[in-house]
Amino acid sequence: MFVSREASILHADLDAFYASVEQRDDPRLRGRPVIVGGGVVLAASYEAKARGVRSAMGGRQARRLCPEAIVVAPRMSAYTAASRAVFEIFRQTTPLVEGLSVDEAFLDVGGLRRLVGPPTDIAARLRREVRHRVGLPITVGVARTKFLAKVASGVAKPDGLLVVPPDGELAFLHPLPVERLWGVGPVTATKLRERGIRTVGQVARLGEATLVSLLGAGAGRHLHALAHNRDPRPVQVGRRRASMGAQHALGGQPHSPADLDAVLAGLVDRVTRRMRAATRTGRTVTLRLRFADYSRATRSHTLPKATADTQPLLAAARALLRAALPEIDRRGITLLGVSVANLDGGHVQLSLPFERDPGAELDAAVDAVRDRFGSAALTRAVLLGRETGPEMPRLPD
DNA sequence: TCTGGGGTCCTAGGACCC
DNA sequence: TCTGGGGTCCTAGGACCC
Repeated sequence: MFVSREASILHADLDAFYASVEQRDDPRLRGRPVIVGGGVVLAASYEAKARGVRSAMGGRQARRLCPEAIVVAPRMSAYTAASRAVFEIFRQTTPLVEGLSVDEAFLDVGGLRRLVGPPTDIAARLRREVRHRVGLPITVGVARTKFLAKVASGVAKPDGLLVVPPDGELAFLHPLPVERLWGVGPVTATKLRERGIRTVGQVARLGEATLVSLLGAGAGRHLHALAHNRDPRPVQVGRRRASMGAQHALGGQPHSPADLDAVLAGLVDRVTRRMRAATRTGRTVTLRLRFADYSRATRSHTLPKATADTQPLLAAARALLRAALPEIDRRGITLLGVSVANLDGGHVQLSLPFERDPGAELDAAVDAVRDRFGSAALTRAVLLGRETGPEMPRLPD
């Protein structure tokens, strides 16, 4: 795979996104600690973060840490609108945009040097544009790989720009704490720390076999590659979400089966509405449970055909819930969730006329799938006749 | 630190097929 | 009666991310 020798991948990440939108829209909030969300912190402004407030923290604890914080209710529609406006600027910068969430994306600006300028200038202009046109602070990391661009933006936050030049990659990366690596969370960090490993450089010196024995094959190889800054993944345009879900936290008190069924029906209704609005269908229904001790479990069922209709998905969810009732009775329940996966049947189908050479059409379809969804998405290619045509043999690839 | 709501990716075992 | 190698799909759990 071709890997650019130039740092031309941008990771753009809005700072304290929800809180920044609130500060933008209400001048009284500017320069002051702002917490979005009451029961639990959805976002905290940098003034609140400086006092130790973190997202996902309980509201009570957050107010204890920062009593003068201004707590505001979330305004999802405002955040969605701001996100759209920012992604519009991303796409005006380059067609090669891969969104990661509402507030961050990778941009590949490698081909733009002659037309527009070097990546550093593009990144600086992107930040100005977002500030002027949407009124929000955004941090951009620039590097040769996606992974390193993301690390760079994390280091540069808030409201910063950091370029990692190709000849300075390991010097930048190796002194950082392991927690900066994408994919290292509390569990992995603890395992490494127990071995006295605190920096990325120490991970790099460890050797792949050691990491694999410590963390398992997948995580070990992944971490070894990142510590040596090996990340060949290209920026992928047009990725679509693979599942949609809804969940609801329940209080500690007991819940009757009828209560739970009503909650479940509401959740399935929410999800299927969103699926229909997005014209997606799905086959696999997963029931998500959290018990009184906060341990979690999932139960899933796969339907023969993908659908966005409430009725079959609710029926499947109900059957899963019924089967789980004895366990819920025993252990207590504090959260109920439903998600639908295998969206659109888990397949991507491209319809192309094949009046010409079917083999060439198939090759074109395969390339299109690979471009949009990555080679991992490509498990099978089938050529269908216009009406009822037979399946063609599997691709050799 | 006593915890919301939305996601992603990986692993592993078992059923089933040729 | 005991037994291969290769594969897919489904289910469940776990770690991680914003």
